[in-house]
Amino acid sequence: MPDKPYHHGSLEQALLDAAMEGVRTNGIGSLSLRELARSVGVSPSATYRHFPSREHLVMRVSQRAREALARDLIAASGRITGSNTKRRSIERFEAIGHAYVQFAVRNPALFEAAFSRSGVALDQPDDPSAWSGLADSIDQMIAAGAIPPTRRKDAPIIAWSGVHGIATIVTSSIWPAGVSADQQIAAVIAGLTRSLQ
Amino acid sequence: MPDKPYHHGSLEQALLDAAMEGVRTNGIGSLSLRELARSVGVSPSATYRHFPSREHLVMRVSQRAREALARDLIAASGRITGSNTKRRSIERFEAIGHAYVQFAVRNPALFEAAFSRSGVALDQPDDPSAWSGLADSIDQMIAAGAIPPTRRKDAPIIAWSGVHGIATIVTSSIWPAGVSADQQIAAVIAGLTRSLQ
DNA sequence: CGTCGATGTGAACAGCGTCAACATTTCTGG
DNA sequence: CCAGAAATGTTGACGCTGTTCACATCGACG
Repeated sequence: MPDKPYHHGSLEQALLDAAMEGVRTNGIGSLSLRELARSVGVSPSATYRHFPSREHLVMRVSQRAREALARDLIAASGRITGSNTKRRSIERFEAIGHAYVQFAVRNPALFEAAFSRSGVALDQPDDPSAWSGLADSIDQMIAAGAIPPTRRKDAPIIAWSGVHGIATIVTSSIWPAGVSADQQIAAVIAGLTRSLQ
Repeated sequence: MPDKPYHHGSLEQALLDAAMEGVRTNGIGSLSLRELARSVGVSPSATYRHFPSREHLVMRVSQRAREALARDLIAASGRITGSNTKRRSIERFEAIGHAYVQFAVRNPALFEAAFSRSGVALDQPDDPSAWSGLADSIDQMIAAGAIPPTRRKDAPIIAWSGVHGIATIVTSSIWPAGVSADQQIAAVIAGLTRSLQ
């Protein structure tokens, strides 16, 4: 029965886990260091042994949210299997797009955190390999002849902008609550593949 | 010389003005009711005669930011004059898109505020007429034969998603600071008109 | 075994949003 | 015109927050 050892052992991860859950349910704005510390059974100032400030912790959560999003995209891409036909390459591209928007719809607060503006920079930048799934998907469309090779340069930012835009709009304050967005999402993604043709 | 009358006269507007300026320069997160009250020379609790809570004030600022954005779009649209040729209708459409992104780049904090998620609803909804400029522009493209009429239904959300996406991405935390985004912005907007063809 | 760095604690500070009780001004009906 | 009601502002307080500083405790290593 170790009744609360003086040292936690893995405070940093515990704080990040609790912060992820807090952001997911309460939003990024109402994330309190003290409440976080309380929830993992540690004094408020202990958090400062692992994060220089609240904002740094928030940025770590933001980074984690982006990683979670990237995992969803990779999973969606991997779900389309078989030889790389024209049709399948497009299906994969659109599956990635739908996964992107679905992540935002299912975890709006996490999605907002993932891209929120901030004044602090992270020590360690994002893993770029996580985002290569989109580029791969575009390459496969080109290889299968679904879109012309001339699109290679601009296709990533075009695709990303489209899905990011609809995702942000649908989860923002201006979207009337309770109104389904499925049709608009589908229209935007269909428009994207058309735009690359 | 009326040395500080007991009643301010137009506290609500003064607070909103100060809040707009505060958000513009310091971001939406660090907007303090007390500091606002101080800056207009009034006690902190006086703000509660005009706004039920800080969040309501923030939402009013958000609404104002959307209005400012809408004004920019209308101005950009009005800058393209002359008879409605194919070419001019496309120019107008793209001018609106560029104005949208430019607003975000020039006022990133205001743009973020305009669409930030929130738990409170406004008493008075947005003026929808302000947003009709985009719909008008699309109608003009159809009238001029620049795009087929079949696009009418989905074109607004497609266009909006595209510009909103690139605007959000370019002004978010993941965009490397100091890196110019002009090429990507242009590519996205060009892709949009292509997507509607 | 002793010491040193890493990690956690406790108390304190200023600032914050919010509220209740009270003061002052303006509006309005008899 | 004047009294009372409604609107608007102030004062003081509450609990909460992020952050810091001095101190305590632990694990590891010479």
